[in-house]
Amino acid sequence: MTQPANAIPRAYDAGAVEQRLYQNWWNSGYFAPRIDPSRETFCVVMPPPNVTGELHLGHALTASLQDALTRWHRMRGDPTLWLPGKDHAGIATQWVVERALAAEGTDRHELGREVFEDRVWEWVDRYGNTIDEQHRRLGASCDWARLRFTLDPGPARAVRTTFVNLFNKGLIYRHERIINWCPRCSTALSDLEVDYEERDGKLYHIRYPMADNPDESITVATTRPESMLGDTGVAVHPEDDRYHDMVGRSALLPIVGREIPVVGDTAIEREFGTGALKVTPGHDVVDFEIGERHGLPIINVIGFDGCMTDAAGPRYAGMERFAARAAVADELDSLGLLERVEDYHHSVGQCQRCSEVVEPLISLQWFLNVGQHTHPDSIAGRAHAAVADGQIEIVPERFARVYLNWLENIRDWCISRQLWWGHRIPVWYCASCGGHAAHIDDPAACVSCGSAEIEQESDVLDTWFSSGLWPHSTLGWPEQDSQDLAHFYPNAVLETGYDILFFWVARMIMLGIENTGDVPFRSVYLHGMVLDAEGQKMSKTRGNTLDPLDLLEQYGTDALRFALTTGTAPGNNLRLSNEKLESARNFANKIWNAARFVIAAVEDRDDLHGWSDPVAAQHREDRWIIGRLDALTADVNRCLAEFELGEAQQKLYDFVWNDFCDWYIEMAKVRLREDDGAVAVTLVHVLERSLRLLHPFMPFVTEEIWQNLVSRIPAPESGLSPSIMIAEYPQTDQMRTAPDAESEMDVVMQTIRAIRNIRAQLRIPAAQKLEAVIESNGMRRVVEEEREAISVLARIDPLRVADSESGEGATGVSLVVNPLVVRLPLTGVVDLDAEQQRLDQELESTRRNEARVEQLLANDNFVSKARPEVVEKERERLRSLSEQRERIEDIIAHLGA
RNA sequence: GGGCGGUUAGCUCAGAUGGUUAGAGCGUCUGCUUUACACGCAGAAGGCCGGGGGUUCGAGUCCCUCACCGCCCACCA
Repeated sequence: MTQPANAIPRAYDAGAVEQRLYQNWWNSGYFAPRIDPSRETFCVVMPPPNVTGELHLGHALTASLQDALTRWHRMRGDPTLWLPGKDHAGIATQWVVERALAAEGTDRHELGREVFEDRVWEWVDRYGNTIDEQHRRLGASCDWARLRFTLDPGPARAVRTTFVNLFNKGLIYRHERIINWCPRCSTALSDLEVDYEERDGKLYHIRYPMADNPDESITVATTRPESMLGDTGVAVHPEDDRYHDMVGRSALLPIVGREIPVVGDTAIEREFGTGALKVTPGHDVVDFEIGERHGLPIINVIGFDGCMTDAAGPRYAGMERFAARAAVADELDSLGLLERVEDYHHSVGQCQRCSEVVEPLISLQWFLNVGQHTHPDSIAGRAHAAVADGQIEIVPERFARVYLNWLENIRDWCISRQLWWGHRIPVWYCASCGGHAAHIDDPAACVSCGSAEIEQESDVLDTWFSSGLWPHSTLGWPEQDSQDLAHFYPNAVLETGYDILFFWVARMIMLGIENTGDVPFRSVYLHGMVLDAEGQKMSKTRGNTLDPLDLLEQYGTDALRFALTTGTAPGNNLRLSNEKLESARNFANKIWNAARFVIAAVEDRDDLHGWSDPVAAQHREDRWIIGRLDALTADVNRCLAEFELGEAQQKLYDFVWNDFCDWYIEMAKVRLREDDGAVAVTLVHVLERSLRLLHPFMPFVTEEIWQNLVSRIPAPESGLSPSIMIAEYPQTDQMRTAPDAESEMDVVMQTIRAIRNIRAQLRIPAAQKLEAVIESNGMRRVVEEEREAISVLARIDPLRVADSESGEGATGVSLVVNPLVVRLPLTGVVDLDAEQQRLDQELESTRRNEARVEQLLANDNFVSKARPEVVEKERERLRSLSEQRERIEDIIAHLGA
């Protein structure tokens, strides 16, 4: 059988249409914002994925949400920009390239800094575009012409400008301080880049003899005995009676033989261990602070390479730190000073990137002084106020408290990294005068003494320093006359996962306000993590990752997007399963087939001109579906405005599948036989509008259908957009609600359901038509007009309509759908007893309901305190239930007569 | 130690401003090649909305409390 050339295929083939449509959109320039001064702009920046990145489901989720918001605003006519970008990702990228070098048998030190940087750039040029292409396959409607990389000249200048400003204000400073050090990555880390994990370890109790009386001793507890080589004190709580007479004296540090003072410090918890703490200011953050308070010296016994230093003494120098741990414990044991060792479960800090155990070390680093949140002019203070005062709204709201709490306990941010890949800190040191200064542009000579012997700082900045500028550095800042900055800053919304609230969102707020004086965005929308079907976090080591590219090939991009964003609330984690994906794919297919039906039904008709505004569609079914459509339109717009995308999609799903496909289309089939022009117009109207409502969520299937549809029907007078992507998003300026149509349709649908139900109960074959009489009881016109629909959908033939209780058909089955009574003369199928029993049950449940409502209305409190419309609703309900009950009673009375 | 989230049908989850008889997907059971769709249609079963207390005429929804699960933060030697 041959099909016409323009026939629409039976099943939706996502793969075949997606690339073509995306290319069309791109070529048409739809992704670029259209500036309209009369409208508020909408701008969202893509969280820049790492250049080393491959698209994972987290990216797919982010992109789906951002694209939906972007498409919605674009269709509303707002000047809309979704700005894509990529992050150089210092540690991660350097790590990847270093691994490649290792495979070649070389390393970065052998190559030297410049050659190494060239190698990384080569790598970026070669593989760095992968994720852009993957975003395109997702249908991301971002403006690729504005693609930014954190190392691009613009963003780089923003980084330098920011640094220099903060440096000149004295807020960026260089200081020797204890920091988190990753011996494998060989760099300092910020507090945030350390992950704490519970591990099984040992707690060693070590006896330190007193210097002035070796018979006396003080026992300390530690999980890291190797660090004792660097001890410079012992601390106890000043009010601890056990140690009262020891404070002020000295202990003799075993192995080393150093005299170290016993000090009193309130940071000590008396209940922990022995109540005495060995103080190692060089290798522990708390100890460092205690040391500062008591003027204890700092001794570094562990080096940057994770091995013991010369200061650890000849026996241990050069020994790897964990080997030294065992060796020190052994030596202490042999000295009889290791009192006991117990199993101990505690948390250990490890490098976020490589999982190496982090070593706290004293090191000269650059810090950003963010100040205290209580200081209104400090960086932290202003970032705090922005959220506390509501200039920035966080969705869901609960994360606002998390954010504020973090800022309330924030410490200075260590921003320097001992890496080669990144923004090199723009500070130059003068070999001649010893001074240093920060510069936006590379200086030729020392600003103080004019010497040309200057050298740039070798450290680079924390990657998050540059991504923290993203909402403005991508828009032209610090250029004063940047149009983009004027139009799109502040961004409307920042959408990302809650896991980088501190890393990224908080930094953007701090630095955005610092640089521009204005918040970087009005709203923050945080999504949850994508988990596997068992609720486990996806990870490569666990082997439970799903590749979004596989999924979109298998189910279609729209289905993947729909599955990722439906049935989930903001900030909540979501489990992705094959069932969910299948359900979404089925929905796409359902839309496709509904459209095939509509298109086939209306093709070649010449009476479709009013489809975009079907005023002639006055049949109750038309008014009903159009009313539902308007209610849906209002709901979807409201949900989108509140970032409830999952709910919006749920409502769309319900409307399309249930209201439109299951009821309206099925009823339309009947009217099409009678060549009712209004039904064709309404079919087109509802389908076309539904497609537009759905487009932000399922861009491909809706565009493909829409093009198929509009090419076969007359263009409306208002003109037709060339793409659904820039067609107007449906609004509800005038709601076409139809309460009478709604209630009448309710009775009709319930009647059909009741008949279908009894047919199934009585196991009457679907093919068998039943005859029936419907007593219309005041709804004659409705029943007459819906006679064919009821007849076809409930398989009734012939269907007669009577005015009121006629007593006809008293044998058989009587269904009461108030005010209607359906009489099915099923003599022989159902006997009198069975029918009596069924009616008794009906009566019983109706009475129960009636009694409950009666009771409610008898309650004076309810009647006087509930809103009038609620009371009226209950009154109406009681009336209806009473009628229903009376009708059933009447039928029972005449039963068998 | 502090904070947050979850607890709703067999499973996974929705339930805006408190208001009928609490919803969906998947699964289960019964029927259907009804020419848009078997990625489908029709029908059905299945819930003291974690326990307890409170506010209210009315609570899945608001307050208190307990339990279990999960997450985040913190300088738990």
